[in-house]
Amino acid sequence: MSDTARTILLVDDHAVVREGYRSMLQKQPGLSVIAEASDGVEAYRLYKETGPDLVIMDLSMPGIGGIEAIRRLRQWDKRAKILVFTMHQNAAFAVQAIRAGASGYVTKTSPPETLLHAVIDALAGKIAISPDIDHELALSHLAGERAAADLLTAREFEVLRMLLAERTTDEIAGTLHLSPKTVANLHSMIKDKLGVSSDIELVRLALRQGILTQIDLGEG
Amino acid sequence: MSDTARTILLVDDHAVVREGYRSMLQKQPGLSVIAEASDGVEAYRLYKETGPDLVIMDLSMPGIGGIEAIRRLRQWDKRAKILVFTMHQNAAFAVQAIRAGASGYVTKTSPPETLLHAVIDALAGKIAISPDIDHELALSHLAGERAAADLLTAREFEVLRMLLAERTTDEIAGTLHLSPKTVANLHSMIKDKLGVSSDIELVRLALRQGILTQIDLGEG
DNA sequence: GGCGGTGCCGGGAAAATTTCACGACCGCAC
DNA sequence: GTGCGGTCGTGAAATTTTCCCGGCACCGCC
Repeated sequence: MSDTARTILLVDDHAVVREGYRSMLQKQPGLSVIAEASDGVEAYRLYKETGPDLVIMDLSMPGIGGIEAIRRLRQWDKRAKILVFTMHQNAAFAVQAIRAGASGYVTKTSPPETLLHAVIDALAGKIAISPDIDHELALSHLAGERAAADLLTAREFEVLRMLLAERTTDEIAGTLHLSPKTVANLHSMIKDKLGVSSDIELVRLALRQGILTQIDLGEG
Repeated sequence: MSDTARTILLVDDHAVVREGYRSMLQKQPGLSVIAEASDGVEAYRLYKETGPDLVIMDLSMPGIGGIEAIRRLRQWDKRAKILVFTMHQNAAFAVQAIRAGASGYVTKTSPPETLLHAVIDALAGKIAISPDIDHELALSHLAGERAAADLLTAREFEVLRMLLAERTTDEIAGTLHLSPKTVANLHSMIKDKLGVSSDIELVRLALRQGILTQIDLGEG
């Protein structure tokens, strides 16, 4: 194992960030970056092509997001090791990523040592969570803010996503073949269950929990 | 000018990104990174200390944001050259940055050549805008989506910010010493002027325009 | 000074929405 | 079968939102 370097696939839509990884990783002996992808689809293709020992992946990317990309990679190779390295200092994202099959979750604000440590841990089969996210996780538990997805029924969650993404109550009713009245009732029930009183709080909660990402906002 | 390298100050809260800049810039002869800062305050201190020829600055940072940091730097040194390099592919941010005194605006998704080109342009005193933002600017004009700040009166804008940040109509009325009725009327007028019909759309618009940043969302 | 335009503040009533209580259906577990 | 939870819809009350109004102050202009 000392003669053959461990191979790494970088996935990030920002060229400068990939350059940063590369620069940091090549200082470490025994690691070799063999490929780079800038979105989920390319990552999937290059993974199949190169079969790296580890994938370092960002979450926010155009097209299919990082979470979905993790899911697909793990579906194709059950033993794929994927380390999430992202700017989102958000426990909800970390939980989603780990559930999808990530081997670790490190924020970009972390010092280089933390990343290198996480890379080594991940390669050794361990789960690596950066300290700030550990802290976040503890906090969100203490605050009693349960994940919306756990609290709501499937139907309610679907309506919630549509409320956030789509437009009026009537349009949602049409799409879901429901009475506008029922959609309004669901809307009310959702706010009740999530403990918010206004739509503005609802959107903020959704953003915190990663149900709505700021990337979705562009096309209104 | 060929014997003395042009000096650069890097400002970004992500260590890996600074590493990426450094790696990319050192390939270019005649450029020298002399300092790095991870937030606005540190950037200000280091600028005064080192007096670089150019600052490369991210926008989203803890503490004082990038826009405010630009403003302060320019206040201290009217001729400071500041190149914004950010993930936000958002025309509104670009406009704010340029107004604050930035010499250019490049997105992190841009290829390395674009960054280098922008650096050279900025050092030469030119304004550099990356093509995707140019496109965004054109689009937002075509779509007729005017900046909220221009459309609203001072009072309306204040209420808008409070609606986004604060809580109920009554609380805002208390803080501003207004009748709840007036706040409700303002709220209605704001939505009318901005051309949205629901609070959810309002929040989305605010996020697009950078009135509310996702960083503000943490503490609810 | 007189006169329009605009922003600011709030009232009142109509209109729309939200909330609440209720009933019914369905699938599922016990 | 019975109970339970999720789903869907209705209607009526309560609240909020919207619309229209008048009053006030300020400003530029003739």
